[in-house]
Amino acid sequence: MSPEPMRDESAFLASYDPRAYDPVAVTVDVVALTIRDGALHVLLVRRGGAPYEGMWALPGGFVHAGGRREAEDLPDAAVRELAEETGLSGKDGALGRVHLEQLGTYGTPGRDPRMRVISVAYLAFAPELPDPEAGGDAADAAWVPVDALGLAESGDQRPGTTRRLAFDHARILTDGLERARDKLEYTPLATAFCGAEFTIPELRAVYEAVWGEELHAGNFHRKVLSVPGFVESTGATSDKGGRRGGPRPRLYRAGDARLLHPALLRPSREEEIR
Amino acid sequence: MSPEPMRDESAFLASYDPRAYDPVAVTVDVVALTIRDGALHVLLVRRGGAPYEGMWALPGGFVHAGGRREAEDLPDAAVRELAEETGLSGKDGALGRVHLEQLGTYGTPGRDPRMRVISVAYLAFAPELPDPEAGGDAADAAWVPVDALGLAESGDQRPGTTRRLAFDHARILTDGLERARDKLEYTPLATAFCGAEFTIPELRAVYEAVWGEELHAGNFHRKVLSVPGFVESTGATSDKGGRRGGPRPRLYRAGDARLLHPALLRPSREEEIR
DNA sequence: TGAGTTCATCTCGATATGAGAAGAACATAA
DNA sequence: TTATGTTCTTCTCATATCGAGATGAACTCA
Repeated sequence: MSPEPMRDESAFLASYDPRAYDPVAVTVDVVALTIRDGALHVLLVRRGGAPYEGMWALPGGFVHAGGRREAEDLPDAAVRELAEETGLSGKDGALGRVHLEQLGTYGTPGRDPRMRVISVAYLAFAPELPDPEAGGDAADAAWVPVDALGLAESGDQRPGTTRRLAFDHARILTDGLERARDKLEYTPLATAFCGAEFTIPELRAVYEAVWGEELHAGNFHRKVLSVPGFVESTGATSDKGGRRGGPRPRLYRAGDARLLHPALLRPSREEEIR
Repeated sequence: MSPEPMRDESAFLASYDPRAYDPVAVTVDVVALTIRDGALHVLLVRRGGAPYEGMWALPGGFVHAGGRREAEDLPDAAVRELAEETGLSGKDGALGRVHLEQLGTYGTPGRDPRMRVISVAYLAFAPELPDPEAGGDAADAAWVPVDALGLAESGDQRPGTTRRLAFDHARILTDGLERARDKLEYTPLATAFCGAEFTIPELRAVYEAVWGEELHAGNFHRKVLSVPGFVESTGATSDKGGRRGGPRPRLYRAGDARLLHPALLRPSREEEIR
């Protein structure tokens, strides 16, 4: 059950006093990922005010809970914050084709020095998007290569990293990356990083960027085509060859599968098993 | 980032006024699963007050946010609610061996008729536990067979189901069951439903209860023993044969693997793929 | 004692995987 | 234009895994 039970609903509403409750704030934070120049990038904003002023953080902010403003659902808040703080337009615009899913909720006491804050984190997969423009409370906004953030497996950032992340956002980002790596194995979400039409080598580049390791081109090709519903051929062929030569690859679009069966397991997970 | 930035932290704290913020409540709800008599059961409590008085619901309640009471972390709140509302003792007692993980957060406006409530759901896997005793706000508490709740894939309950769940708890439970089914494929968490020592047929019964289908005993046996770190032999043998005959099965305990590789894929997922 | 059940292991064909090879198509530099 | 190197795509082949069925021994219950 949810809040404490009352003898009668109208009695509760009449006696309602927000000060009687522990003050809590609910926010959304978004881990937005994309591929740029063959490398995995995350969308970050630079904080325009205290605390952590000047540091980089995940885009996010308050959920409109319904007091003064109209109540909004959590995924709507995630899209709104993404749009507000980056200048990217919402569902109908550049953010129309992004995949959005809930990542997890972070509420450890003290994670925000001001008050008790419960943050619902969302994970977004986007095809290559334009550079963001700072808006809302952000002093700056940019796509940042994930490798440049020096993230350790523990969720901490390694010493010497220039861009330190505010709050516990390094942990949230680490969790988001792990989720993304897993999702690529069992779901066709790698196609969410590509345009409407893409080639198998492009798709392979997505896997290599997210997993951080090179794949066997021949086996990858065979595998992608053998999994039912992963991709479907457009019949067309790319009008250019590879960047450094090679024949013109064929074009595909995302299929109707929601799960990859069998899965595309990544190599060298031996270390992670125990 | 989290709450709206302030120019200065002390200025913020001085000007702090809870009424200036949208009133939000944060709760935890727990989907606690176990196996009883070969069937998957979920822990439910009967509501002692409005709204949804008399209906069944997931155990849960307010997170102590830090106003009047000491601030508690979200997983601690989940364990506390589980203990309070069921009479089961906490980390050191009957709840000591349960696996607990975050399931997701539910915050759609209107999901609680009283006010805006954000509920962080947790998923618990437990070995066979004693019958719960109602406590806290609960009028009753019981392990209920999941099949008796008439859950559809949509998260709704089928008409004619006697035990209707309060709030959106049918959806939360449906999501929890789906998570449990997935987790059994890639992780050794099925052992969390067993005692410290168990037999391969017992483990198979867990998979059959959660997945709702019978497995090939021979292949299952081969598979469990071939996955590194899933189970390790105790050298001992059960002192009784099967319920309806058969030789005494050998005893095993959980191994040190965190991931099953290769995974134990469940049959007949064809329908779910698209 | 006999009938039926279950554990544990094995066999066999079908399928999936990793590693490598090869030919054709293309970009780039000489 | 030619030469060189890269890449796409399709093979091959040995190995590993999987589903389905069969078998014999061990056990419970009537």
